[in-house]
Amino acid sequence: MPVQPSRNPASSASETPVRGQRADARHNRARLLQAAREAYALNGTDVPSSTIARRAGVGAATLYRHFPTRGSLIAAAFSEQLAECVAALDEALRDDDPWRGLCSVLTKVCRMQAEDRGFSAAFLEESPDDPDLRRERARAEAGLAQLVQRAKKTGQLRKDFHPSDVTLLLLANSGVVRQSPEVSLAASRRLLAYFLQSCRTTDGTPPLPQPAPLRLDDLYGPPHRTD
Amino acid sequence: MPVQPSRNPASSASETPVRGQRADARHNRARLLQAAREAYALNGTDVPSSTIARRAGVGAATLYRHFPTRGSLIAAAFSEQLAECVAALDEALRDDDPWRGLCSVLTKVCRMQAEDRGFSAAFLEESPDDPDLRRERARAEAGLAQLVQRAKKTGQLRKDFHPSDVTLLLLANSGVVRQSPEVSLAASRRLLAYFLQSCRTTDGTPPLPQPAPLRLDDLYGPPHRTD
DNA sequence: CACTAATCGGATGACCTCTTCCATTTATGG
DNA sequence: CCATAAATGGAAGAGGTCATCCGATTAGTG
Repeated sequence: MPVQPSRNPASSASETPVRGQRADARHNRARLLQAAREAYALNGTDVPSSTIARRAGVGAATLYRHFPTRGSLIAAAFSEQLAECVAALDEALRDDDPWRGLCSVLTKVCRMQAEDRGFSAAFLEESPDDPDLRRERARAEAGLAQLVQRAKKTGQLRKDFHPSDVTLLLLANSGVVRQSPEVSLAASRRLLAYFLQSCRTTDGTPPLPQPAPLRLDDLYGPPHRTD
Repeated sequence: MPVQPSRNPASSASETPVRGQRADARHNRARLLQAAREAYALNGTDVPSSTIARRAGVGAATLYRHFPTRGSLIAAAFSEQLAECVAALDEALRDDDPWRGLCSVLTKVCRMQAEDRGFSAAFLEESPDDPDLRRERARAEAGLAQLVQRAKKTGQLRKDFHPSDVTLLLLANSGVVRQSPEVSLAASRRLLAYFLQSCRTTDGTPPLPQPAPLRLDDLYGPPHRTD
């Protein structure tokens, strides 16, 4: 009898963690994911698949059998980090102090973007139509809206803050992730500090311009292209 | 006798505006530049050269004779906009109110990035070693430093503002330029408003974290790549 | 130990973009 | 209107990535 399917409840469509595979297949899969994460972290996700395979010490066919498309490899490589983000949001929602929760989740995600260039890229590239991801995004959006509303209610967050401003911050933060991790980290921290300082309630600050109509979905690829 | 060389003083190395070319060559050059600007504005600079040529109604060879490399086309297409930026800085330096000058130059450049996705990309991609551009960048850096110092002196700009924070803003702003021009513009405006609000002098604001060691040169490509 | 089916890896094909080549066309001056 | 050199456009070469195929190998089982 093969290994029991292990009832993994968090098994997303993009990740097919372990099944009744042969031991070497499982092993190679893990090596591929690790090689992908390492390569992506340095220079973003535009790394040739052949490079990933070579670094993992396997052939191209092995890579494509485990991850049929380039996108599925990227999704699998960063599913842990995505889960971390979701967890950070859940934790923030459990915090008694909504402002502290908001700060901590934004700090966490910004740091993750700055430390891992691939994560930042994956965050922006990932397939907009994966149903699992769509659901997660919708949940995150709802959670953020709730957090924002609570922080306004306690008077710590300015009243004209809009949930889309979180998306705005994440997009802006992705822009500063272009140098070495050290520089990116310093830049990201400083950007976040500027941002949070403006979001915090202050008296007599002039009103902000209209919120940009950004949804979390807008993080994903430019739906633009009018040619 | 051929047309006099016209003593164009602002003739950068990257632009070879007009010389004793044949009339049709001049014409095609102009069509190419216009096609490039239009294509780049929509979706950034990663547009196949063949597309530019087709839209300009010329063959590939014509494109490559006028602009030997992909980069030279990009540089030529955006040299006007770069000059606009320099002019905006000069004007800001002439303003009696340094804070107003700083705001106006930042507003202008952010708007240009938001309105033209290609400009934003070109701003970040452009060859880091073109001597003309290096000189311009050095000059811009000096001008900005002066403007920043003056605005601090009048007490309008917070004392721990660092000139590299301008680079930080431009990088962050480039991150929000991913949607249609309308959305980008709204997002960019809002980001700038948040940023300026934090930069403005306020009492009792906690100090910012260390400035990121960003130079204007860092706008150009990731010098990272450790593989 | 031997058998079988899953797995592997390098070669290969399809595709795309950048750039060059060359026979043909066209502008320009006399 | 003609001669000539400049300019043109499409075809073709070079290089690189994605994805697939297939003979060889190896893990797992009795």
